[in-house]
Amino acid sequence: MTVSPETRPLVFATLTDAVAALRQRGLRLSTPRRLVLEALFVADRPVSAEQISERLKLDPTSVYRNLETLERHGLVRHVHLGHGPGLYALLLHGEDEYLFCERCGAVSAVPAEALDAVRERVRERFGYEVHFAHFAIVGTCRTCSQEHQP
Amino acid sequence: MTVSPETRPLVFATLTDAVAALRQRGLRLSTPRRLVLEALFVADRPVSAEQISERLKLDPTSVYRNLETLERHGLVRHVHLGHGPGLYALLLHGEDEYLFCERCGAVSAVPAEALDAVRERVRERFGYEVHFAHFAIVGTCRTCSQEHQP
DNA sequence: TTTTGTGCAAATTGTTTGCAACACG
DNA sequence: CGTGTTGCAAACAATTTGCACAAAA
Repeated sequence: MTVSPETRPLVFATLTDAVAALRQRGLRLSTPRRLVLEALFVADRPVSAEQISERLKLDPTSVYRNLETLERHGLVRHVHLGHGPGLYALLLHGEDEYLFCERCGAVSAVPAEALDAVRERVRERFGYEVHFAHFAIVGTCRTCSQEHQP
Repeated sequence: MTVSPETRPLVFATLTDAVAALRQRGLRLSTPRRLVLEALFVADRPVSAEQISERLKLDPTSVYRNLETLERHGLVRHVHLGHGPGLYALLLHGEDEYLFCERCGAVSAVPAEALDAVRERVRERFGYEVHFAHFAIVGTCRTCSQEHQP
């Protein structure tokens, strides 16, 4: 079942809240901004500004500025999975944290609470209140770890 | 008690091993390379290539290349504490991992084993074999956390 | 019709590459 | 002496800034 481009219910269904939030803060919903939001919405993993600007044929500047604005207003965040550009994701469903496999490139988003026990350990041991938000937790995923065990 | 610049026992005492390792691999100990090693040795926290090149009045290119070479040969590593340039440290006393306070900028180096329990938790829960080596563990240190509690 | 946001150009930061001259071993 | 290393220039990647014009509200 194909949906006409004018409708795109999936996208607009949940972006509505985001857009409302924008408007309340005096931000406008320009075409580029809407496109950026949609691109983030349909992405299944964090994406770079350049990926967005290429796919949408938008000026990178505009993409960067939009991402920055959206981030400043709490709708978007960025992470670093490894080297390379910052990667952006929507912040609609609560704050995820990322596990990144440096061998196969797998990215697992996990809800922040899933790492509470880990954070608790670090707090006990070192007194640090950890935020895994900005940097991914880097390592090798189960599959890749096993491949190199034998 | 001041030590004459020709002696510098502290620096050369432990760098000797590193230098020996270099020689065995056919690497030379040029003046810039020795200076870079010394700069890393006396640094009390990871430093950027630019900091090194400025302080030593060396060409940044040379510093970057030396750091890369030394890293490739296991004498040096780099970390990211937050945004900004990569930061380099000697790898003489085993692999430290870093806790970085994003509020006050404090950097705590802890021996990798100190985080074994944390790694264990992540392994259990997500199957990931974590390396905190490349990205620091970012958060707020005890002091800064308490300041914002009341 | 007033801001806010856009696109283009150019600057900035961090880092890498090419190459002729240099110097460690 | 010969190859690893240097310094300089230039390229490169990621991002930011300045500014006149366009377009949301």
